[in-house]
Amino acid sequence: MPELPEVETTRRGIEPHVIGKRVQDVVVRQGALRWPVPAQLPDLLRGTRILGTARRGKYLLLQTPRGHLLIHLGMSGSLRIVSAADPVRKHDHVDIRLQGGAILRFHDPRRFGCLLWLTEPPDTHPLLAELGPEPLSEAFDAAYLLECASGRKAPIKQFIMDSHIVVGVGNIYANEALFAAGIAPQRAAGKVSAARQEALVAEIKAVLARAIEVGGTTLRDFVGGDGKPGYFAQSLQVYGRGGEPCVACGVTLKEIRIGQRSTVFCPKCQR
DNA sequence: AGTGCGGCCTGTCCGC
DNA sequence: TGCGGACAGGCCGCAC
Repeated sequence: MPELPEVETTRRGIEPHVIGKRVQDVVVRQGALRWPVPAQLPDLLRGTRILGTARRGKYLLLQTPRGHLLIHLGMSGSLRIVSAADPVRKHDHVDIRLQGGAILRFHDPRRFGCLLWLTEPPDTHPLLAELGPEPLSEAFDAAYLLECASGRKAPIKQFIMDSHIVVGVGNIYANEALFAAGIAPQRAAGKVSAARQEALVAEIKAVLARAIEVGGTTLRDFVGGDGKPGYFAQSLQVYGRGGEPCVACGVTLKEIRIGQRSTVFCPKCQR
């Protein structure tokens, strides 16, 4: 499940290998992703040069003079640099072959990811235009969250996972940040005190920044490695620990479902 | 406008 | 041991 830190780690991992490179060819083995891979994608990319990479939320962008390739890794996607000698495995859906022999390979067993071609400025594309601020930017602060949350009845956990409010807070980090901020996940967003919202903003930033740092240490794995995500390396306080004791107080962690998502919290530490 | 939920997929795990 | 079924999950897009 690539969350924002893993997407950023992926971006940093592939960038030095793709920047300035010309696309030799594109091979689409399986185009039925969340949305169909544009049939013209090989023609659109062939011969063009990749100018750079960018990330918006969990979306990756490859910039070219002709347009942008928008990539989402969905739940099970990965993007790695391989060589022509690397055998094609099951679920290796798209290869972008670059000048010099390197291949940018998109792998996604569940096919919740996507590759789309944008000719308009990315910020104006429907998938990106309505997104909230980046969690690690200054635009995401306590005053902003407080204003957004005012009067909202949705559970705070669902609220911070809403990409229109803030991007990149997936289920794992929502659980972790709420625990760290001492907020019960089912509490209505509008009923979380200003002080706790401030703590929540700080914890979201902290947990994401820490995971990106950890991801950075696994960057070498992006070339020829297995592409294992770095963020699993970080110890999780609540996620996946339902029924086990709270690391802070020892009370049994509760597991419930909020918005069809598994939610773990400490009934004593989180109010 | 805000909220709730169905659907897309396949690997993994559980119980029989 | 093999097999079917439940489950996991990001996020769009629709219905209310």
